[in-house]
Amino acid sequence: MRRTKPSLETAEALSSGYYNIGQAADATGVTAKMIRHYESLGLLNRVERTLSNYRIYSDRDLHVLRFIKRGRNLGFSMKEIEALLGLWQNSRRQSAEVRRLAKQHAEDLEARIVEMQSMRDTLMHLVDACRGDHRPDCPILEDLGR
Amino acid sequence: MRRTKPSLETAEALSSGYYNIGQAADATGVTAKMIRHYESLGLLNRVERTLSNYRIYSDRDLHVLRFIKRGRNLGFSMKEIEALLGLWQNSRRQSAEVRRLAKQHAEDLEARIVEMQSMRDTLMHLVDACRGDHRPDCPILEDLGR
DNA sequence: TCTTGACCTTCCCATAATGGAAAGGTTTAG
DNA sequence: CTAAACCTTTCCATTATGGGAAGGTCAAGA
Repeated sequence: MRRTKPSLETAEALSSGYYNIGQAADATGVTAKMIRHYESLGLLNRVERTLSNYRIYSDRDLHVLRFIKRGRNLGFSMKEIEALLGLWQNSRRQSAEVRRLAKQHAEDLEARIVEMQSMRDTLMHLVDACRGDHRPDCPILEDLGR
Repeated sequence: MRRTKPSLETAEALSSGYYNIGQAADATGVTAKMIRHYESLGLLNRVERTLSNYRIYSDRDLHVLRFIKRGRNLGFSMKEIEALLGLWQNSRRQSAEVRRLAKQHAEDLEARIVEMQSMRDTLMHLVDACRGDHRPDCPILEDLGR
C-alpha cells in the first residue's frame, strides 16, 4: 500500500495537491525510475523537494509526464519529445513546425516498417521452403551461408 | 590503398591464403571493429595471429563473417545468430530447430511491424488533421497532451 | 637507412531508454 | 519503538555499433 498522509513538511505538500514520486508514477503510468530520468534530461522544469528531500509533483508536472508517455507510445525519441514539449509549452508556436516533426517521424516509421517487412518476407519464404524435420538439410542455413 | 605484400611471418600468412583484418573487412563488408567484436563474443573460433600479433583470417572465417552479416541483415539478434551458427556448423542438426528459430523471429518481426503500423497510422491521421500553418492551434499537440 | 603513411593493436568512452540493485534516510502504521 | 513501505543517490547492465587515443608494424620511396 502507498502511504496516504505524512506528517511534516512533506504532509503539507501532499495535502496541498502535490504528489510524491510514487503517486506520480501511479497516476501517469511512468515508473519512478523514468520520472527521475526525464528530470535528469531536463524535461521537467525544476522539480520541487520537501524538507526531507522527497520530490513533489504538481498536476502540471503530471500533465507533462503524460505528454511524454503518449509521445513514447507513438514512437517518438526523447529528443523529438523534447522538441514537441517545447512547442507544446510555447503559445506562440506555429503548427507547421509541429506538423513537420510529426510527418518526419511518420515517414521514419514507414521506412523502418518497409525494411522489416522485407526481412519478414524473406524469412517467411525460407521458413516455407524448410522441411523442418529431423534431417539437417535446411534452405534457411543455406541462405545465411550463401 | 591497402598494403599488398608484407615481409616477415605476416607475409607468409598473407601469401598463404590468409587475410589480415582490413582485408577481411573489405571482403565481407563487416568493419574491422565489428570483426573484433564478434571474436570477443566467441563467434569466431580461435583467431590466429602473426608473430607481430596481427589477426589473420582464413576463407572459412570470411564465410562465418558473411553468415553473421546476412543474419544481421535479416534482423536476427547476436544471440540468435550464435544459435544459428551453432546449427550451421553442426552436421547432425535437425532442420526443425533451425526452422523454429527462423519462424519465431519472423513472428517477432511481424509483431513489431504491426505495432509500428499502428503508430504510423495514428500519426498520419493527426498530421492530416493539422493545418500546419503559422497559427499555434494543433491537433497533434492536443492529442499528445490529452 | 630513415621517414612516412597506412596499417594494426588494446583500451576507454558514448550512444538510447530502461531497469536492477545496493546502501541508506524518512515516514507511518501498529 | 519497530517494521514496512516509502524515498534518496549511485553504480551497473542491456544491444550493437562506432569514435578516438596511444602506440606497435610494415611497405615503399628518397
